[in-house]
Amino acid sequence: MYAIVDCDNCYVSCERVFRPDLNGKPVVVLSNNDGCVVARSNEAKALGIKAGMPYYQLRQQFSEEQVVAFSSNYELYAELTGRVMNIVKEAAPSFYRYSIDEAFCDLRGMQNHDLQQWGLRLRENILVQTAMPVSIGIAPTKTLAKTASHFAKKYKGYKHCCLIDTEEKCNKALQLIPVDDVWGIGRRIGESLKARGVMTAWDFISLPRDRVRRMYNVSVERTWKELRGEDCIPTEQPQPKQTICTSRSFPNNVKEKKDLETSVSNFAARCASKLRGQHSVAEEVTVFIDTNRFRSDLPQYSNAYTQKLLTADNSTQVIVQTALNCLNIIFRQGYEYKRAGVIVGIISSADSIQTNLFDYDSEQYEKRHRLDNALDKINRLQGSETVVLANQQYAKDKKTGKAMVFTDSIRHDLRSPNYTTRWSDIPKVN
DNA sequence: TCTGGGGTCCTAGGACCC
DNA sequence: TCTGGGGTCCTAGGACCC
Repeated sequence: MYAIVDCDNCYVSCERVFRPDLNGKPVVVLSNNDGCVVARSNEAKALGIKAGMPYYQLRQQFSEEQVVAFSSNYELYAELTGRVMNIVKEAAPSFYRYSIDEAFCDLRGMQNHDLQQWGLRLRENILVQTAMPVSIGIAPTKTLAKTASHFAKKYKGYKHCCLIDTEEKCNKALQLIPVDDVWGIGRRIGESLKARGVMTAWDFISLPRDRVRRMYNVSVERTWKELRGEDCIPTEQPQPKQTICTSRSFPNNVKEKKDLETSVSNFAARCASKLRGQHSVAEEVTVFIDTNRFRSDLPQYSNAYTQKLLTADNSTQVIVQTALNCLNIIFRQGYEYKRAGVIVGIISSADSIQTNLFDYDSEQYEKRHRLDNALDKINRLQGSETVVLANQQYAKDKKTGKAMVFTDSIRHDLRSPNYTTRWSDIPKVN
């Protein structure tokens, strides 16, 4: 059996941990730059607020209906979900973190346990120790466990823990869940199935297997098998990433090449740092830039360029320099840019670098490596972006006169304090 | 005026090989 | 008038996930 443990409305719940006055009230969390709604409390969902809706279109409604909005605060969410995950890890024989707010547990060896009780106790423990509400689905396959968690969230009677352990319960669940709510069936295939009259998961598994395979692909076929109780999605231990991307939308349109260079330098430096974080090197660097696709009144341009490195690398200097070369090739004057990003690819372990016959200078390589290590250490101990390359800094902040760094350049007017990680953030209480 | 940021896997088609 | 048959590798695009 597998269990999926999933934080309810994760980001909203994180905000509520330190704002219990907001329990029972409509709350949303916004994307970077306070752009779109990315998380909603149940009360916000009930008001018809959809995920992905732009904030500026909702302002009026929010003030009328007293919806509380937060800018996203990933430092806080990472910290709180980490605490939840530690408790899950202790409670299960084997544990695999699937995303920021979800973990799968393999319950092999717990045949003699009352799994319903196990789940209810785990939820209670997490709630008491972290104030984070979770839902738990338990079933013979991961897809069925996801289905169970759908019911655990939806119906109060389950008390946030739903166990599917008999054929009867399974059939009932499959008959009740709409096919496009099944894990692995997205919008496109959901629409296509519904157009064929396949409305529920039960309808879906009633289709012949080879027909599913022919109409779609092996992934959809695997979902079909999983829903019929065949365990076929392997539990992967987290692998090093094959591509690493850092990209942002800008709060305002960017026209000047110099400003774009600053941003791209920051994205590239982030990518290099993420590479070092997973002990990897990359062989290629891609830069992309886009104008604002919503502004049909402005000329549109988007482009990307990929440059290969002669020797795989993870040094900030090398990745930044390569990214700036790429930007130089695709940049066109006269457009208003809204988004840019850097992707590093062809990733391998930093332990076994294939050196290059022509340009490889081991002394320089070592020097850069030592410098990066030193910077990483300072930034780890003193806070990220304590020391950066000169060309990573934005112009001075008009109010404070201080040079702005990457994290300052994103709008987050409604950000909550980093209660758990920065003392200076915590509001004074009388 | 204001619309997010990451990832993975699969497949079809083209280029190339003999 | 007639013009083969088998592979592999790479890439772009589309689907999915959170």
